[in-house]
Amino acid sequence: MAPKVSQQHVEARRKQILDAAFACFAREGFHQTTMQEICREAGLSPGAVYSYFNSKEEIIEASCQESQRDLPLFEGTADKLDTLGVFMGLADLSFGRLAEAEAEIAIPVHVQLWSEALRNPRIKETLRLRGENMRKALEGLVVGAQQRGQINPALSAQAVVQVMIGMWHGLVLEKALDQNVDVSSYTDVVKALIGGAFWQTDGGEV
Amino acid sequence: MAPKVSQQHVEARRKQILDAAFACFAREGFHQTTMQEICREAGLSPGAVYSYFNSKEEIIEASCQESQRDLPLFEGTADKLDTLGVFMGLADLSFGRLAEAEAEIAIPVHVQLWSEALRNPRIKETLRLRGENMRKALEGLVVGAQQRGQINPALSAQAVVQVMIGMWHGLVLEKALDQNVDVSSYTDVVKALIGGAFWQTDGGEV
Amino acid sequence: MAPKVSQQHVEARRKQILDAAFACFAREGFHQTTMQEICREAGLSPGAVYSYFNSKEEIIEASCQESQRDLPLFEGTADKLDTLGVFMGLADLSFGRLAEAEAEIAIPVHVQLWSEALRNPRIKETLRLRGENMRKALEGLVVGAQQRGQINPALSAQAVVQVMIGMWHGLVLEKALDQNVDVSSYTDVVKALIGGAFWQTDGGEV
Amino acid sequence: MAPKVSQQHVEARRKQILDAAFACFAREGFHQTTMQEICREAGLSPGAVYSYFNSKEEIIEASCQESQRDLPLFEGTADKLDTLGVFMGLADLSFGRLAEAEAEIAIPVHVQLWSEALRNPRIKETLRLRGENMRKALEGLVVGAQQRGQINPALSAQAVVQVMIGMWHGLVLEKALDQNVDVSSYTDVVKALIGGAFWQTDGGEV
DNA sequence: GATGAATGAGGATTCATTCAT
DNA sequence: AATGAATGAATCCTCATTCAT
Repeated sequence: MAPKVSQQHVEARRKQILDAAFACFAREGFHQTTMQEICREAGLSPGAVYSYFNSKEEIIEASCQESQRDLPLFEGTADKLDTLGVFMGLADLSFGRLAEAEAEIAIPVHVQLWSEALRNPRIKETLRLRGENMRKALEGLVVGAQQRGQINPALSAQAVVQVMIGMWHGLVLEKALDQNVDVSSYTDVVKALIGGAFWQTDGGEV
Repeated sequence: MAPKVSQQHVEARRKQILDAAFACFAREGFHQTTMQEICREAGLSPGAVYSYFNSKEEIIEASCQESQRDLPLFEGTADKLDTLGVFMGLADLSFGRLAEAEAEIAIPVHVQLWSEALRNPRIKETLRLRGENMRKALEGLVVGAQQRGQINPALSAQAVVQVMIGMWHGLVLEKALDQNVDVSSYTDVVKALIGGAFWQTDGGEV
Repeated sequence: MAPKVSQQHVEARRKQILDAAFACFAREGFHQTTMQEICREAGLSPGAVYSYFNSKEEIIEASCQESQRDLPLFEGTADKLDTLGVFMGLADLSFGRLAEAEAEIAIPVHVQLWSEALRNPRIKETLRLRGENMRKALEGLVVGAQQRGQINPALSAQAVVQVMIGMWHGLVLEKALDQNVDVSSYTDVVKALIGGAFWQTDGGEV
Repeated sequence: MAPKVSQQHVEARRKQILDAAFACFAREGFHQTTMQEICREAGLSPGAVYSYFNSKEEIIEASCQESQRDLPLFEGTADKLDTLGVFMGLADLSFGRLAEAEAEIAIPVHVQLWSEALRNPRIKETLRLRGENMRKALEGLVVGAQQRGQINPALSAQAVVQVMIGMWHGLVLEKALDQNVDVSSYTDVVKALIGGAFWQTDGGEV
């Protein structure tokens, strides 16, 4: 099948360009990065790049969708009874990601996408969609836990999820601004908060 | 004294320019905003603007320091014994800020500064300094609480503070991307987490 | 009046740019002329040029309107009884124009505008409007002459005017392609045709 | 014989390309038409097109020669005695052409060639040659008529021909800019002018 | 012969910054 | 001190042309 080869080729080239763009974006930022730089990094001419993407804007938008492949791990966990255990696992897993090597590029790009989303509705939407699955899955967990009387039912499940994601974004940001942030300590605190071991139950006058 | 008047004049003009820049930045973003737009918004000529700031970069940097006047409120709280109460008050206060009208401009600018900080060491430093006082004050509170056995001493005080600020930043971001975020529900969850009322103590098999 | 000065300045600059553009267009054609060349010819920087015209396209369009100041001479001639005399005068006058020095630039630009008009509705419209006055005035003359029985009333007045303008355009074109065209001989023939002295009335077996 | 077949093949391909180019040129103009568009229209790859023409310029030039097959009709007419009748016939014939369907493509291309000729000596020459035969034939007719005392001998035969061609070009242009031009009315006027029936011989005070 | 991906010089346009008035 | 016209380097993008397959 002729188109198959072409299709693969197109995908390969697009990936090649996006990888190059990612590297540049992480290094220089979207707006400081010139197309020439992306071309150089990708080892392609401007003409070649422009036959796979119609504009720099489109490359930025594609960069946004790139980090899509996140957490299909939530599948089927909503009915788990050991909610706390699930949360702990998730915390370890997702926060652990930030310590991985590839995160060094993904994180700064991610932070910049927040800025872009403020002006570019397409990016905002992509970002929203990206989080939607995770949000939905978490909300299922929370609601289940509330029904089982595990989590305080007075709290808005949506807000609970927002806070969780907030803690995640907070760490992403802190890691972006300071590579040396101690992810595992941060994770410990998050787990302690969630698990209720933050305050000493037998402690002082709390 | 001539210089005195001039000094006031200079300050007034700088504020005029920064206010205009803020408005533009919030509306369009740093990089979409042209100097012409800032000039128009400020009602000044480019020449005039450039006699108060040496570059657009400098205006962005100054925008960063602008939001400085944050939290002198922590002063003298470090020794308070009712740590939990202090935290709760802080949460109400700082999160409440985000619901205020002026936040509508400050929030998007803030989010953009995160991006800028990735490339501009001066902004990164300013941002760091900005948080430093708060961080120090909070750390004092946490350490004190740990010494009094209120907060789990196994946790890194620094990490505890990071998580707290993380939750704050997470909300800032969420508010930036979605004006309709329910700040008070979010605050409730944060307070519940901190206060230990997140998980039902008498609840299920947690 | 401050704006007055500015207004004059703007007009002067626009003329300066249009003159430069004209020269370039006549020499190189619209599409072979680069903005850089126009800038060089005008002695201005690209930025300056772009503060008076929004695009190259706009300069081309303005070039089209430039040659507007054509023949207000028709005013009040429509009622003249000596129609033939009027036509002869017009022929001398308008064809004579083509022999003038400034026509050397105007003619090639004009020919190119015909091509542009095929793709650019704005130029087509401007070109149409440009001819409208002349056409109207001529049509008045023709109709008057037909009513007086001077011109064959079986002919479409509109078509008569079209043929007249056609002869004019034909000469413009021929002059564009060959500077050495003998305008006055051409004029003689046109006058002979119009005046009926083309065919020998006493001649052969015509 | 291989070369023979090849020869035919080459001609077929060239025609295929020129037809495609014509269609594009008529639709978009020389400079708005990209080679890609010509390739698409021709159903060929760029590489294929470039093996039949060395450049876009060459295709434009070839387009110019394409409309060559014009007026072999003049052959042997120069000695005809009924000059007026011949002219009338020519007018009907040539102007009639403009009403034909294929003229819809040929006319706009023709008008554009006038512009191209201003810059491209090869096109100018081709255009000149194209008209040369016709001019020569017409000039023969005119000179003959002058010798027989049919046409005013005081007129330059060359100029007479120029005016005739001018009227033709004028109509071509008018048709290019306005499809709805009434060709037959125009033709009537031209014939009336030539035939002397323009001005009423018994009319007013002319 | 044909393909079409790749090339890369070149062009239109922008915008931070300057400086004569 | 203020103006705002002018600057011009830098940027995004196009498209005629080539060449490995």
